[in-house]
Amino acid sequence: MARRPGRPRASAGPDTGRGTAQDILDAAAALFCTVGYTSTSTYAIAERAGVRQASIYHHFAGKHAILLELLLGTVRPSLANVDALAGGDAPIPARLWALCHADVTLLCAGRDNLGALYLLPEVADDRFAEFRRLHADLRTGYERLVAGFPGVAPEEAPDLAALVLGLVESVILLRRGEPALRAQDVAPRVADAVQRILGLPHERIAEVRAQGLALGAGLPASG
Amino acid sequence: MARRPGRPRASAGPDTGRGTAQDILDAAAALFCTVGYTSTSTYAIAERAGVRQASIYHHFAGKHAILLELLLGTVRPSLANVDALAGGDAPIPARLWALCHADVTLLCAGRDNLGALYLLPEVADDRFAEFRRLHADLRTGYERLVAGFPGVAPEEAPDLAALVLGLVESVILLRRGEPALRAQDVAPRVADAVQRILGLPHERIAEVRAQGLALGAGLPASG
DNA sequence: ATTATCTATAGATCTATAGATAATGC
DNA sequence: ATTATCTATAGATCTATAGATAATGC
Repeated sequence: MARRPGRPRASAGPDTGRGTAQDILDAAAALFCTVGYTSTSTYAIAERAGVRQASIYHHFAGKHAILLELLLGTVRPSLANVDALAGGDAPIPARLWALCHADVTLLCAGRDNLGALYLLPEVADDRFAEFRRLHADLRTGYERLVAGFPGVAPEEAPDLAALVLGLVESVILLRRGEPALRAQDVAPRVADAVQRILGLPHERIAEVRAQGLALGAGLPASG
Repeated sequence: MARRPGRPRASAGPDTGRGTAQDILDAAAALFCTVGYTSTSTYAIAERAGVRQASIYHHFAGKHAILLELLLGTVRPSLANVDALAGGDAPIPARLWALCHADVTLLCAGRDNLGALYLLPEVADDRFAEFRRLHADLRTGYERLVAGFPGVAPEEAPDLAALVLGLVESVILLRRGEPALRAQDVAPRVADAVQRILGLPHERIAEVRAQGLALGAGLPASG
């Protein structure tokens, strides 16, 4: 394993082999999710990443660039699922079931509760506008499916879609209170609850769930 | 109107008549909800409250004491509703409907989105443990009602209660994205959705809603 | 005398930049 | 020569305290 150019790190610590930029992202993720953005100093990030504070600026334009990259990393996989489920001839309820299940699974995945980044008040800052745009696209994806749901009146669709997305994202707070939360437990439950909110009769839930699970197997994040 | 003792304020500004401590709480509420806790300086709070930065410390032990008081002020009215609905002989679905409706109404009330304080990562700090205890009591109140809901299996109750509370609290994010959100629009919708999640048949919703509204009229926050 | 405010500031941060240093690559 | 790191630090905060000041109350 040939070493890369550049002065060696001062602190020992085992090489993660993932590169310094990734080490910094990992360190910042853990801290931003638990302590918050402003409360996390660049010094703390660097210490956890195994480099000196100033070395961060060789890889990122500033603290904000780290948070932006983390935020984009959470919303992009969700949007890929929305796109994958936009086409096809599967019935709407099954597609919505699959989308909710996939998003909850994403929110439960990974070492850190990255969804919690979305709750940070600093995300309202202009520097994170790109993330907010993508998140609005995600909302639109949910609205389209809800509007096409059998029995949903067009004028009710936006409000119901907001409830649906709210239920999905409530998993973020659930996981904050229960770090060991498992996707396999909570994802089907949330996806089922969404169907009930939209008025799907009980006797049809099992059918939609089976279709949704089949659809989910073909999604980018699971393939 | 006899003035109170003490040196007059340096900045002009109209007297709110609510007292300086309340002025500070109001100013901090607006800033903590939008900008966050750590990002809000005591200087910014003081400026908005119409006093000098150091004057804050005459009324509060520190910045943390301001946030704690605001947090307690949000959870106490909710707990009062839980207590009021714990007794009585009304059916469980109606009581749960009333509780959800009342909590969503509280989350929509007031000039600031105070519920957003609950999302701040700093709330995990030891200094805010009392708030977290009270919030856990609120969760227990929901769990009791969900466990008694007809058709809910005992082993499912905790997970379902988590979904229910998640749906109610998702109103915080809803309001963040839509500041003009009105309780009269969203509260009945959320309360209805909770009933559907717990499996109440469609044809019985109107009945439960009527009972729930009647119960809600007797709650502390609305009386 | 008591109270509520003010001015001034110590001490502790924290971010980002400047410039040196120690590797690899040619 | 290029790259990635380091050390050192300027400049900008921000919190909380010390002590002065200007009211009311007795």
